[in-house]
Amino acid sequence: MSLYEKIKENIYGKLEEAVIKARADGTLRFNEIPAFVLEEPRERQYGDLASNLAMVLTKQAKRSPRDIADIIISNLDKEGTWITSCEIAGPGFINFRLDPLWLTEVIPEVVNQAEKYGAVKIGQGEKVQVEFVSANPTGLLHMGNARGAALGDSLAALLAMAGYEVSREFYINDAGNQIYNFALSLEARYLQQLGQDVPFPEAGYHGEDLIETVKKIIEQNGDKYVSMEGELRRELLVRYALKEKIAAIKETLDDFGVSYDVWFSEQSLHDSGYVQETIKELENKGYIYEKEGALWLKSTLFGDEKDEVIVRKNGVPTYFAADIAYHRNKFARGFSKVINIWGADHHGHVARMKGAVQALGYNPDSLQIVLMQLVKLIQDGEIVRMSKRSGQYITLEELISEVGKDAARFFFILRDPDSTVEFDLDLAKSESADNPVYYVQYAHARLCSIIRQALELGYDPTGVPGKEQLQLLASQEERDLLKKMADFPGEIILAAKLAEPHRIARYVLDFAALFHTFYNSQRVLVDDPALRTARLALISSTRQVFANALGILGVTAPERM
RNA sequence: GCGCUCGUAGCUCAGGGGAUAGAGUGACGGUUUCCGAGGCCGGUGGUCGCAGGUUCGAAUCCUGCCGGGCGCACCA
Repeated sequence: MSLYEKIKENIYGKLEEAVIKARADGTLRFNEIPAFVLEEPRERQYGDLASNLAMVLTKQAKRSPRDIADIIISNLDKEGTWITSCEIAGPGFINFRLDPLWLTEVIPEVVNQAEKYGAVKIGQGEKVQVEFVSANPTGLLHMGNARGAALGDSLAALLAMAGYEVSREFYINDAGNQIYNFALSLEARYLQQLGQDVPFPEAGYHGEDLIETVKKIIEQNGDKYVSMEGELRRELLVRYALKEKIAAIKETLDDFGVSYDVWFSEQSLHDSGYVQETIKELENKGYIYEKEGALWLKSTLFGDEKDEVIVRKNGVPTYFAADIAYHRNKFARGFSKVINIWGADHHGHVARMKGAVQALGYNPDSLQIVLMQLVKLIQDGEIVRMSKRSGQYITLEELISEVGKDAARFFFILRDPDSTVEFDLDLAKSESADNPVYYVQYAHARLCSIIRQALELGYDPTGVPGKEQLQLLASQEERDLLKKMADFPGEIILAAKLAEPHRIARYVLDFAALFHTFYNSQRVLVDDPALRTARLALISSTRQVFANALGILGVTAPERM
């Protein structure tokens, strides 16, 4: 538990003790302590911490909140709490002021824990899987995939920081109709390249990249597939193309700073009989029935709007069947929590997927689906129209070479997934403080610059100063910075609990603002050795927290810019 | 039509049932010989889509309506 958590927890406990004590001597009546909060008030004038305990007790105690607050305060044991004063304010809040010296204790904590500072244990080693991107291997990654990649990867990093054992997984949709169409398209392109006048399939993949793939095949294997029987030809072509496409996706994600623990093939579920086995299990449980020649899952039993087809009339299992098998497999592998990141265009599938998990006998809440809205690209102040049909869309590769991985990742993570974002390409590219990613990276570079100068002047920026020296960090700017640093572990806990990495991006922005404010008001490399030592420790710690937070976001913390 | 989701400052967005709803940006005014000017400080800017309800207290929870996005295949 972090320093700040401990302080809050301690005071929270003392508040509970205070009301129990008051009840014991008859000054306060209540049955049980209702849920109450102890939190930082928005306004600094209300002190460091505030509690609504008196207000939530009004109903049971049948007294005015201010009276109750008065009783609580007179029964409060402030020993060892850092509390210097309590006052009743507004409708009945109890506001506490803390001895600001507690803040300086955060510095030794950061220095000692270094890159582990912020790591918390709420996950307790629980196995969590995050599945994200899982783009069709028939083409290139687009902006939606980019958002999913940034979000999924930092969510995974966040959960790891919170003490979960995290596995990142990419589900390869290498089976089904789309692959069949992919094969037909490849076949057509292949024959066309070799001079045959064959029509292009209606539902085919029109991307230029397909022609490139086919050219490579011809380069390596010539026209040997022409004379083959169609099915075999398509299989060989598709096998080659899939390998190439998946390798390309892997490489692009790698450039984006994303790497997976597992690449899971949908086809493997069919090949191993796992899909059939899963259908059988559902059948045994009585959740399957036949209608119009197809097999249906009674998904309405579990909150779906309508039952779903699981095996088509032609005997081929649907995508949904494979997906159920896949999720069964996830839980069979021992993940107690499974998180999927999906585009909002799939939100209609959430209920049925959760229903399927329940039908399999697992708690549907152990599957969490994070939906993310679409990305609108803005260039020159206008929306860039994107459509796959016209072939006019920006790929992740292009995005990385345009604005860089750091800016792209930061922009995506900054927003709540559930809001449509406007991605301003010009802003993301700009190298100014208007650009949030530069603003935070610049802070880190500036910190490194000060540390470099300190070293050149022969000062040691790594030491942990003693209490007397740390007490010199008493300005408002220093305290604000220390406070934010002390908040970091708590931010990790909250963000991890809510599965919201954008909170960390917000945190980094706020932290950068506080650092720049400090920097502009006070010098670090001053003549007074005690103050200088204390401030060097402050900025070393600040740098460390930046590095740790940016690490979760997958954004580099540069030493120079 | 049914379902999901979003609606907060001119713009882009934060906001864990709490006190006077915040940040960035734009526009305006001021300031800057200084560890990185790739600045800094300041005031301005709001019927939190609308109407009810729950609550001591609602941007937040519930219901209805309006508006945007998305979904409603034996596609994935």
